[in-house]
Amino acid sequence: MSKVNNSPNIQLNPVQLEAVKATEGPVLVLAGAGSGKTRVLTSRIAYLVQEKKIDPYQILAVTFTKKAAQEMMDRVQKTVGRSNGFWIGTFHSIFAKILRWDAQAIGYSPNYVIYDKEDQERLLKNIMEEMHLSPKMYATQAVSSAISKAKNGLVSPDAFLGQVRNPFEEVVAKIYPKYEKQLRFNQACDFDDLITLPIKLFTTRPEVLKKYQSRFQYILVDEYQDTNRAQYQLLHELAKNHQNIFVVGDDDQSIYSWRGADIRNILEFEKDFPAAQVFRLEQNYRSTKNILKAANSVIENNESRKGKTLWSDGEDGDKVHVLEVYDGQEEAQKIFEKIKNEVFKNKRTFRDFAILYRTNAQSRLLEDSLRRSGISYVIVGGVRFYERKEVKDVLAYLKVITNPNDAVSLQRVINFPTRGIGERTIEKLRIWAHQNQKSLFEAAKYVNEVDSIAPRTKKTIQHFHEMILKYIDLKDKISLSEWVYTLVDEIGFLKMYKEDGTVESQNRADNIRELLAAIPDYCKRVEEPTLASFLEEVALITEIDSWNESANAVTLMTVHSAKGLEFPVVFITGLEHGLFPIMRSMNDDHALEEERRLFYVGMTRAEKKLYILWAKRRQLYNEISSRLPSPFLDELDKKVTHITSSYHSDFAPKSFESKPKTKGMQFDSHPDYESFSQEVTTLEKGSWVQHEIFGKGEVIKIEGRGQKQKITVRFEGNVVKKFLSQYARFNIL
DNA sequence: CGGATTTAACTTTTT
DNA sequence: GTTAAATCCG
Repeated sequence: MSKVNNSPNIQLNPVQLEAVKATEGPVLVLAGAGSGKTRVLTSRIAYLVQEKKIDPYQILAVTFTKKAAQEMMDRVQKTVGRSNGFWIGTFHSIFAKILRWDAQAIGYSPNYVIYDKEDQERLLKNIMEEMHLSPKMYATQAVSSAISKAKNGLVSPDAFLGQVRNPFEEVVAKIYPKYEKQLRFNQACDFDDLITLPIKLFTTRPEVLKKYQSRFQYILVDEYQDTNRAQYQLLHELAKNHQNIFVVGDDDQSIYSWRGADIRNILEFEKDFPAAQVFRLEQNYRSTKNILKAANSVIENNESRKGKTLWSDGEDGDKVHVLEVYDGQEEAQKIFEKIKNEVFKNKRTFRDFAILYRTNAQSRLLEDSLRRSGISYVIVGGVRFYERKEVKDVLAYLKVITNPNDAVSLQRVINFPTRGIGERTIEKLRIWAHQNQKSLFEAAKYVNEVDSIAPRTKKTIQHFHEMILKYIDLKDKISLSEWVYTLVDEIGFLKMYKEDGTVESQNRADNIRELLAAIPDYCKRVEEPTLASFLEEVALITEIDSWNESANAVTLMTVHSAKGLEFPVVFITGLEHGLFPIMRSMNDDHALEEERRLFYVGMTRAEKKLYILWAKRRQLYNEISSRLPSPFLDELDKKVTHITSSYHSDFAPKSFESKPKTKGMQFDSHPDYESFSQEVTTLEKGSWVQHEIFGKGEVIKIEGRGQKQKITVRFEGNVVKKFLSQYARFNIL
């Protein structure tokens, strides 16, 4: 073990040290999972500042998630003693800032807003409606991802038109230029624009490029395998003079090709930068030998990779456990049995465990079981806070006031809360705006000139317009948080939800309060708080950012979200044919290899113990199906795996719902289940049932039949519940 | 025409 | 379990 001078706290192995010290010229570090890549990145930053006396201001370090950026900041703070001045951040946040400063050169206001996926699709929908394209024939999602793919690949609307291959792309080719035009008109950027607009800025304004080229003398890139063509181009532009570009990545962990990540960027780095030095970090400090052997045995099956074998001089550890279970319920139950056992026997705490799955839809079942078992847990993902409807409603007001050109947000709020401005009216306004080359907001101002709108509606629209104007005016006169409070109060968001009184409304009101609380926090944290930059920050929050690792709880998340993290004990669930690998990847070699990399990423998160589970049957998307094991399971090195089948041809599932001797279990979750099929009794209106949670109740309504049958039951205390009968858990009395 | 209520459809991964 | 579309009602 060697040491970096002046950084006695940081221990590095010889290869790591070489990589740290190779400060001049292009460098590619192929860093296997758990090989200390963050350590190398931060040590290098420390080395640049302390040894090479580089001004932090000249160092640019980009990551993909805010969390990764935050971690890098923290570590730099610890080793260098300061973290201010550095340019450490995500691709999107760094270039969003640059755009805010300099995008006026390409016709963008510093108050531009960022559209998320929902806003984007709403805009597309508007455009497609105007073109009389049925959303049924052309899914906005498909159009959106086609356009995104084009933008990430730096294919302009014109170029796209030239390379159309099928009727669908022909339609996209017509929508794409209009979409771009509308974005500009609304002074809005989608996520892809945050990368492609800086490129446009740099090519049209060489003096701006020059400014940033000379500022960023040393460029470091984390997770390089995830960069797309546009990001590559951007880095290339910035680094082309000094070529001091240092990229760290692992081709075996490339799992974002569907988002445009181009694996060629890492595979061909040496071609793009002929002077490149390449370092391989293959010593793993994270996992046991057995876990590494198992992971290696899987990833070896991939064709397109640079080839790398992780090794460790640590202990062998336990074998990798493969658990075959009966169904999803039992999968969950096995997991918490293991957790309880580990906590008891090996003195682990809840935060030592992660449960990973391929799709978010799998989380609900796991969550239910964990809740019942009393194990505290946190879920990363699902509906993000800032994507909740009520939060987005408030944000939409803020967006309109920051940037009245934003027609998408305007449409969202013009009739929320309901003011009597309906779809038809908005349509008329839109047509007028289009004909007169005005924004929708201006159309609201000149509403009197739109003949077909009723006088009363005109008045409401004027009121709305004046209110927005009032807040635009007020914005610079009082503090940001005071201003937002006033706005939320006047619109009556909280009152509206309070009157409703349901639990759901309660939650919505709480979420709005949470949003309100976030604003003073933001103002304290940032030197120059502005509404536009607050909105920017909000738009760029990622799934994993909200994960609080200090909480003592089991973490549930997708395998994608888990990249870059590590846990003593990891469970990977649902290793089934068609689920992991996911169905649509099975006929595509490249997609299948990506699924395999994803599995590899999941496996290499584990430090001490790795459990892999699959269920013989599982309910997915409202239907129960028999399942086969994932082909990846066959690839596991048999010498380091241990397979347990938790049931042995007996038909009773061991999960807690089963009550094999109970009479009349018509509504068992496995209707075709042999042992019950002869005991089915009929259920009709007026029947009495006993539910395992709600107790005794009377059936008051039956709708539909078969798997889609729904029944409504009134329980004691006048509690009325509706069930899908195939999932309901009760006995007929 | 607009608002409210009911019905239907949908889920791969996400900056 | 959530949200968008369809239907109904005033």
